[in-house]
Amino acid sequence: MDINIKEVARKAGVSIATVSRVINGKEGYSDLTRQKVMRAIQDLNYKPNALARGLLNQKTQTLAIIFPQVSDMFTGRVLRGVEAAAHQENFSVIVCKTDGSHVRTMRHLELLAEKRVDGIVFASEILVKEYSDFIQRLKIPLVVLSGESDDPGIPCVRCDDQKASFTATSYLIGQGHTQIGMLYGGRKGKLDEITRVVGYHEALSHFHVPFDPHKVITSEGFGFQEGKTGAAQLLDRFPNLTAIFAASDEMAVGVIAAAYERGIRVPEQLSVVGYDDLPIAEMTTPPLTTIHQPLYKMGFKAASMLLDHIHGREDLFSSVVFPHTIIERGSVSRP
Amino acid sequence: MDINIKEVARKAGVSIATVSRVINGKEGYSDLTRQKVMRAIQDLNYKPNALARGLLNQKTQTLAIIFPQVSDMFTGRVLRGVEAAAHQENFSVIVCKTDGSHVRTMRHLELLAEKRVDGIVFASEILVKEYSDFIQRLKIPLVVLSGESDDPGIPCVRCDDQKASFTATSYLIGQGHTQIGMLYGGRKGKLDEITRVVGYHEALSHFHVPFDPHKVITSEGFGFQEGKTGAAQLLDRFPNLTAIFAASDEMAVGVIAAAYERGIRVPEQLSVVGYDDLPIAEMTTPPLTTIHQPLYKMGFKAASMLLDHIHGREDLFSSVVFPHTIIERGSVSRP
DNA sequence: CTGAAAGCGCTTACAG
DNA sequence: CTGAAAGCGCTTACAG
Repeated sequence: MDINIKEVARKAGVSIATVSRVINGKEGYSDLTRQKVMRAIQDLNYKPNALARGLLNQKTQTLAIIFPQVSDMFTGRVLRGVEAAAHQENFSVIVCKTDGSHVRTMRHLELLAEKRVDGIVFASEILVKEYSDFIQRLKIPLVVLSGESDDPGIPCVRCDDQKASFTATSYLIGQGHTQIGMLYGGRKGKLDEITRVVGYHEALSHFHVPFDPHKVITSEGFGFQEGKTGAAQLLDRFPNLTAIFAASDEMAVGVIAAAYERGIRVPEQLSVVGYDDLPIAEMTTPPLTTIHQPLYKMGFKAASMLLDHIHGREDLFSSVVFPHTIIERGSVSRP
Repeated sequence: MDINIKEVARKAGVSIATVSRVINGKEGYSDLTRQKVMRAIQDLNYKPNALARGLLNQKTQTLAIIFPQVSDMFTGRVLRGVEAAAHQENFSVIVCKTDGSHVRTMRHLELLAEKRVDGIVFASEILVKEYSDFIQRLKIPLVVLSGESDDPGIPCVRCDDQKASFTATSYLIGQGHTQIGMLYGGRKGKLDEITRVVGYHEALSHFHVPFDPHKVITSEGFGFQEGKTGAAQLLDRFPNLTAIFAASDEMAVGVIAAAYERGIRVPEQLSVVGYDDLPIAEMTTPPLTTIHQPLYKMGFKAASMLLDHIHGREDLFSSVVFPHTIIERGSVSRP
């Protein structure tokens, strides 16, 4: 990694300014010159130094994505979308995992600031004021993905959780269910502040099915274990339950496991609806009926918004809400 | 992002050299000076520019990981390990997805070269000569993870696939199985060139169980669908099969799904052993008995090797082989 | 304990 | 069509 533009210039018998012009496809040299330069670059295996270049034009061609310890599968999809959009324009993407820790988040932010990344996707964690203030003081473009933000002025890419929950619950009711439990796994709070629970509640009300807060169980995370434990509780408390709506696919898989352990057949005796439509949703037996969140597209969109802004193609302030759909597979039947 | 070391120096009433010393914790300034500088940094919200710094000392504090379109879960674990090791030393990690495409791989390599990353983890794809040549001409430290390399001189982190397959197959034989099928999903080739198949074969021979090449099915990928399709073929061809060893957990889940569709009960009528020990292995019904590959640790180790080399703590040439273990869960019973 | 100056590898007016 | 020179924001001998 030792040869630089000077050596290329010497070898080609031109000035470094000319080499630079050729590399960047600018105007102002003869065809012969171009050929000489190109050959020298080839011969020396020269790669322009992005650091030097970045220092000049204050651009790094780099995006960062920040996320907590989320489900691998969830993260994976979003990351793919971000990477795809970035790669299309020859941007690199730096990944930062925070484990939900404040300290780690700030440390990452500090590092990204020093590295002068061109944009940040903040994914599926709560964007507290300290973070957004930090980022905005640095004037780094920011998009929040699928998380909650304390600041409505920050552009955001997400699904309408409330509507999606409404859809899932209504679907179950449409199949004839009235004894429907719900499992949720995010930050604790009053039930009427959790959008997914609100959507569930609304659907029940809309169809005149009584709402029982005890049929909603919230736990720390969205994982398999939480789903399994939650379902066990629900099933013990309400033996006549015929359906459970889980707020993530992993939780839904946990429900299936809990049912299996109790000898309860899915879907004959218990219907299950998940949320996310991750790869596992197709792998369970029976395959999972679930709410599809277009995670790849959302990641792609978030990165595109950043890129559009960086290249001055578009301003960055509007949020975008992606439509959800319900994917019918095999985990729901009539009660 | 407009304030630089000069402004800090002016504000603190010192030279930029002194500011630099304070920032980098070098010697040579009074306590009073230090305080003045620190205050100026605070007040101005100054963040040193890593590009300028990198340009000087030829270091970017950045690692890259390159992988193809692999299973999300597989990738996720490795990535976590790499990220954890990197973050510990304040390194960032750039992710590059190649989709297994040669063009994309070269484009990524080109970008990484220009960005002057300090090291590269090449994960779970075949490192063809063109790639390794490219990287070595650039003198970027390289570690191959869990992939095959055409060049034995390149440091590598992996599991002993052959032994692991031997373990899995022996385990099944130990449980009393003799009719054992195998599913594999990597690059095509003669059976005796695929290490996992060789391990399977060895175990059979070792216990005097006849080997039938028709009981081994290889397909393009390691995914759920390939497992399901492969298992269907196997089950149709050999109705008296009592066990299947799948070369990935996703394939094993596919086996369970295929069995379920045919009304074959797992493990009562068919035992299944997987490979990887991904999160899904715990989520299936029944939970999957599988070979545990310490993917997180492997990712961590690969990054650590790079870091040790970068910091001159250790040379980079030895490969490391991680031990595998078999995790007994519920998908195997006696025939 | 501190500062002036060179230099890392580029790009970009400016002058010709 | 081409080159000399300034400058991006730092670090690091060197001199005091």
